[in-house]
Amino acid sequence: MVTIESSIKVRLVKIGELAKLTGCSVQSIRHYEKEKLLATLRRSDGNFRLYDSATVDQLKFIKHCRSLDLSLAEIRQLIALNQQPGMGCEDVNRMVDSHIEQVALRINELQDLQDKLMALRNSCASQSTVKECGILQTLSVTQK
Amino acid sequence: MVTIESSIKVRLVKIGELAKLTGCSVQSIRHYEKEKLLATLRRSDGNFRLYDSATVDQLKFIKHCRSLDLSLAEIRQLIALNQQPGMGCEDVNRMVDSHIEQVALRINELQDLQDKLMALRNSCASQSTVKECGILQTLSVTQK
DNA sequence: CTAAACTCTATGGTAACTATAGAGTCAAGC
DNA sequence: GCTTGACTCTATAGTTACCATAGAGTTTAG
Ligand SMILES: [Zn+2]
Ligand SMILES: [Zn+2]
Ligand SMILES: [Zn+2]
Ligand SMILES: [Zn+2]
Repeated sequence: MVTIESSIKVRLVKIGELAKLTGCSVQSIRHYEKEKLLATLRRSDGNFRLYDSATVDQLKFIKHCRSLDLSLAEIRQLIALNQQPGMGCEDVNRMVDSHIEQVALRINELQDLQDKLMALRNSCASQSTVKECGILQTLSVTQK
Repeated sequence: MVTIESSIKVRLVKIGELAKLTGCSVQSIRHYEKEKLLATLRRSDGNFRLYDSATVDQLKFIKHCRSLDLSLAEIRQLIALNQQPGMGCEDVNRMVDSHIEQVALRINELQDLQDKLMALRNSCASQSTVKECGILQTLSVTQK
């Protein structure tokens, strides 16, 4: 923790404390900075990154978005949109809708995969040898 | 297509035809070779890779495994096992079981994610401004 | 004989980080 | 003042299974 002189005293934290406050790793934070999702406003004399409480909130926002599997590019867009308070939010809705669709597609793909894997698993009589293993035989046959 | 003299005549194909025969890309094939999943038995005088029909089958096996989302490392294991015909196939079963489990886990994760995304989507009254967008507000609030 | 089509190796890129290495900074205790 | 440990810095390599490209050489059909 560092306090600096200015018209108002501000509590600044170093990257390790920011990581603890948000549950992000130190490397992620530096990564987000490189990707322009998070700015480092200030550096200490020894070149350490210093953050204020607004940055803590921004990073929590990013983390929340990541927990929903939004990409860094999408989060960057949301941040930019957030800075245009007067605009309509259709782009936000579209992004979420498209995300929901992607996830639904992926779930279907995985469900198909699951069915195939179960069928494959059933092709082996449990106590078998490699030579007679139904799984390996099935895998050797060209599908469809 | 190339035919060579030997005790038996063998039909050999170059990488482009192997790709067509199996539906794999040329780069994938070279990648599998680098990863030791597929050997190139022969080269032409001009250093082109030449493959026989056994290799076509091996590549089809690999492709079948990949369509089930087995990793290259796992496929490498299966190939090694295949060369021990007398051994029991428990390892094969274990691999498939563990795969099924992973996929089930991932499906559950995605289902949770889907629920969260739907809830998020519902927090926006469609014709809103960025400033009042329920989605952006929700994302700004620390979760849990 | 030449041009198109093919192949070769090597390299860089993808996504969102994690994990090092090697060097510098800072805080506390003696 | 000095040392020690904890922290931070930048830069780089690795993860996965490829795809894309560059620049060069090979093959084949006309
Ligand atoms: Zn998305
Ligand atoms: Zn079996
Ligand atoms: Zn697996
Ligand atoms: Zn909205």
